Amino acid sequence: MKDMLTIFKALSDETRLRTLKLLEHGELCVCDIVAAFDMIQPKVSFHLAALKAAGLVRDRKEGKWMHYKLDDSDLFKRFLIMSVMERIPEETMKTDRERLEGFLRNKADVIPMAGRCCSGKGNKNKGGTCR
Amino acid sequence: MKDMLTIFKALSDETRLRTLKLLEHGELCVCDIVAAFDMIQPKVSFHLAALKAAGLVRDRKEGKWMHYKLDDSDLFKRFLIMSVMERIPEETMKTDRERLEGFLRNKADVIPMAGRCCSGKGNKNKGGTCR
DNA sequence: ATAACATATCAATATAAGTTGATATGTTTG
DNA sequence: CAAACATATCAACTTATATTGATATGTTAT
Repeated sequence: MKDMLTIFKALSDETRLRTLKLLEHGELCVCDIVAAFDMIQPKVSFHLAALKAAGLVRDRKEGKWMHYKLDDSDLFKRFLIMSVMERIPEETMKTDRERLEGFLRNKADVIPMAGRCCSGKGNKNKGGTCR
Repeated sequence: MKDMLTIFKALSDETRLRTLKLLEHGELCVCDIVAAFDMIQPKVSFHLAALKAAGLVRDRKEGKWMHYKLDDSDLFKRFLIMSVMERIPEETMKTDRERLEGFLRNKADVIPMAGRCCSGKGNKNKGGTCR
């Protein structure tokens, strides 16, 4: 019962539902989500922690980046995540996706070798110290 | 998205999950639930209102009684309710079921014609004014 | 009509969850 | 090793939700 409550609580916040939807096409690091939502980083980390506690996402550390992806490793979670994907129209995510694409493109510019790279809010790392 | 949030919020409270489980075998009136959970009535009404707002229960007025039953009228709700049923062990509900049975038996004693009848908390209507 | 009753609703309060700025931790780069 | 960085965590604060006692509304029984 406690597990179920944790899962439903995790799902009862709009930021977290949108985070799941944002992760639909693959894993992202915290800074990607920060950029996509134009939110401050502690807020994003807080919501990711809730999703992780519920077992709805998994994280993976790679250098200084923490990557998050969906975890639909059982039928219950799979159905829930599927429902969320289906019930949030891509339309709703338009601006988020655009900010994300812009951010990722800039990353790729600065480090053409495809690596993942981030900066704080506002995408100010045109200097390109980041690799 | 808003609908989904309302549903998940409704499901992210233990009292409400237990209420759904209590309704598994058929409809009950507010006073039944009050007796089963040994809770004060405004609290039960508050949680029922949340479940109703989410469309997870339907209500039916009959005289002074308000009856609530599960509403699994679409696939999404059906799966959610099924999951709740499956994931709350009957063991967890033992005391609640016993209090409910005791309360219903007493009702039937006072009014043998099976009707539904209630009293306030503590089941003090042995006088039998209720019908 | 009056009394007993079932339920809803309200205002007050208590508790929980979300948000923010500041700071700490560990990582990579130069 | 120092600087820049990504993320986590904390304490203070804000907002949302739950709980309670009191009361209102409508129903049935006498």
